[in-house]
Amino acid sequence: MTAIARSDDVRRQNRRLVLSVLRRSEKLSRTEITARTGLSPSTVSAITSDLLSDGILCKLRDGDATATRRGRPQVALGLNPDAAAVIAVVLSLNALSAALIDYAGDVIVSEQARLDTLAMSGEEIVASVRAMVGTLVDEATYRDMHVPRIAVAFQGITDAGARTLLWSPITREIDIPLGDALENAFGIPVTVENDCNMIAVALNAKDPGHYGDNFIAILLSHGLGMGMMVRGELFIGTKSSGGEFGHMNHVPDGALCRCGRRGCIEAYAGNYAIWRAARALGDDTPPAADIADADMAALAAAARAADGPERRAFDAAGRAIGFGLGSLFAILDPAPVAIVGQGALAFDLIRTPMLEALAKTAGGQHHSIPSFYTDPDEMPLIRAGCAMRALTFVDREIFARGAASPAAGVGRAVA
Amino acid sequence: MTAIARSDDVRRQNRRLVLSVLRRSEKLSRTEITARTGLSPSTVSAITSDLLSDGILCKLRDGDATATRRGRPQVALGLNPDAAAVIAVVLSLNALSAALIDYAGDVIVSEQARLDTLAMSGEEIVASVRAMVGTLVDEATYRDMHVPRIAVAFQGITDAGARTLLWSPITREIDIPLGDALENAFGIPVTVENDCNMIAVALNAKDPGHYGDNFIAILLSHGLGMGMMVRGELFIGTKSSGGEFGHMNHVPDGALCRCGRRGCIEAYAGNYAIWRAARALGDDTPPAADIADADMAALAAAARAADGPERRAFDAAGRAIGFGLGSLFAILDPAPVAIVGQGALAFDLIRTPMLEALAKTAGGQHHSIPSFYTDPDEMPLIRAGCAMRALTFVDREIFARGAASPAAGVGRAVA
DNA sequence: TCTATTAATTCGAGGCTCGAAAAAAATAGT
DNA sequence: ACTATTTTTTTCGAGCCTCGAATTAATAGA
Repeated sequence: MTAIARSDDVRRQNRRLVLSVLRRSEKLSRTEITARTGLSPSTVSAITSDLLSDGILCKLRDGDATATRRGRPQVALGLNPDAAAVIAVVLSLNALSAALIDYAGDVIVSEQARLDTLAMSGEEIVASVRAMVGTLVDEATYRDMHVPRIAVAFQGITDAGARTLLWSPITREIDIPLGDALENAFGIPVTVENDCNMIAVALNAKDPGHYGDNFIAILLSHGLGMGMMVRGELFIGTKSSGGEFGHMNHVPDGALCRCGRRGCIEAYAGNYAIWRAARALGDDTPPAADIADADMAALAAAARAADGPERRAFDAAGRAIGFGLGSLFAILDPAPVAIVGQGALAFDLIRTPMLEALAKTAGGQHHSIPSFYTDPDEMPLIRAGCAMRALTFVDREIFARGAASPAAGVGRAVA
Repeated sequence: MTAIARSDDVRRQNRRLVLSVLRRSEKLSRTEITARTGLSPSTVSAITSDLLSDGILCKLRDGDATATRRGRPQVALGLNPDAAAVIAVVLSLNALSAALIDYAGDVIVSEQARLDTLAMSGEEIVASVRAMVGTLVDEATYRDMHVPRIAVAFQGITDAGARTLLWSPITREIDIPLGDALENAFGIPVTVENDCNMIAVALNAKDPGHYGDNFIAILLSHGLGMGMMVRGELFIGTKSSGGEFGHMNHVPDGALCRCGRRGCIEAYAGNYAIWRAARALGDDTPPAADIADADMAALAAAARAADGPERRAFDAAGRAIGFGLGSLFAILDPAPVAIVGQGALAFDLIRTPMLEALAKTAGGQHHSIPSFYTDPDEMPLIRAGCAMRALTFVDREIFARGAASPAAGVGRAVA
């Protein structure tokens, strides 16, 4: 975009740069920051001294391997844990969890609750979230920490401004104004995020070697979810959180999907779809509400043991995912794929039919087949991604702009 | 992305801004530039006087309605046609065309040639393009115009750097290094672009009201093509030119596609697919080489006249496009769609089955159905988009950076 | 204690934008 | 014909910012 640029935008941008290298590597001397950013030593000196007096950075005294060198020792700088705190909330089927996280990224306190989301009204869900967040806000107040951001992750679709839960399989209600509700209650800016997008953020932060500027994270559980990084940016559609991979069409007028339509990929590859196919219940059978992990594991074991309806069910799931990836790759080009969630435990069953289907599509035509990685445990990733999302917002949008006394409310300012 | 920012990046960015508002509206006074950019009058004065002495802008004397006002009259500034020229090349099935275009966007000379691309080797194609471009380069030299950029549009896929024609239906050869060949021959930077992306660029430039920050352009002809603007940027995949809408999967293991795979959308909605379905030739019939526009028009007339195989063929095409758009919308969210090319003449036949199919997908679920616009003539759009692409490159990457004497080779510098 | 070595800061040069004031170039009124 | 008015454009100084070079700081080894 062509936007106007002012003199001080330069400083803002370079503060961002410094904060982003520090967020990636926890502890860095000014010399190392100079090397990693490409800024001149004088500029790094100016920026870090600003950030130190704003209380955003702190000096870390460490008797490390530094002492063995000759000249003036480097002083390690790091993100000041007390500079701020964020609250990361994960709302999932029948469960709610939230954590207060300091600016360095460490969890201070976390809360969990079980709740019957399907039976609750939108207002009840909002009230539950508000109550749990309230506890954490109180905790932050007690510890004298400023909370400039809250991020909420859930399975489903948000609006363009990441403020409203438009639709989610965890509730029958639509258009729940979660962002506005929390913002009104606590006066803290809130974003509402798709869980798979947060998985992508977490993978990118954790392992940029495998999950770098371009990759796709697919969550296999009761339904399907997807988060993508495209050219270094979290991919969001033109309007909402986008990325409804599970509801791309696989078979026109095909199997009944949880969304009410027919032939979606999820209607073949979601747990409920594998279950009903393995039990030979027919494509029109309404999706089961939830299927225990142990039952899915038993299905997988049966599929591994002998050829039969179970194996064919996993075959169909693999085919659906393979054709879907093929269509996705036709638009976006192939990229590494992370298979996350409980379904990754059956990836051995899914892999071959998936690759066979993928090879039948144009996605495999002009390019090499991408790598696949699996990780069965999605909740830690969602939590970590959600926290990271909130923290990088603070880095970029709050602490990067020097003016307007960002130190207000900051714990102690290191002078 | 977090990149380093220097002091003079500010000026570069603001020069871009000034050039971009001038490119949009041909003739603007400094006061109007001030209003449209948001820059201060002093900054606009400084930037425009630089651009004038660089020969990039020129003063336009016009005895317009300006004379009726009271104070000092505004002096209209415009892009100096003589500041540079670009060459836009369109390579299509059996035809090659190219034009020399001045910096203000007007065609100076254009060349056309018919060539049997399917029968030619990659080297022969490169030689033909090189010869035609050579003529235009000579013309530019004769007119003492500097040519800082060449853009080539074709139907098919390019590599990440937009330098190589990886695959195209107009030739059997793959990996044709068109960009490097031209760059070596003339020493001018070249990009190789997908034709539908250029259609999107042209629509966006021509009518930003309808085709703004988010829209999809679909070309219906022998095959299918797509170009998209997403969040104000031309959408390109992670690696190549991306956007192979026609090769998303519609029916697993379905009809034979020109690409050799089965079940692609194109295998139902391309001209050859409609033709073979209307003639009841069966899904396995290899695609016809080319089908005359008149024959397609006759098919459409037959379909309009009576229910029969022709109408069912157009129905199937509409369904394929509808399901494909549904899958696309699942990932990107719904956006306005422009249907371009000869197939748009049969849009009345395609529209209803397309909308019915779209309504069966998740793409229509949480959002309103987007608008559709049609335009049967694609070649002028491809040419205009290609020229615009080259010109905005010059605006942004060459003339925006003040240093390195950009005026070298410029016709006359208006002092 | 002195010296070599590495880290971090300071200072002046040179860019940039902006606001206020000044200059420029017309028309309207007497 | 001449002045006042109005509108556009330029000029000038203040205030940011980055950078390179010189300077100061802090340590290990001799």
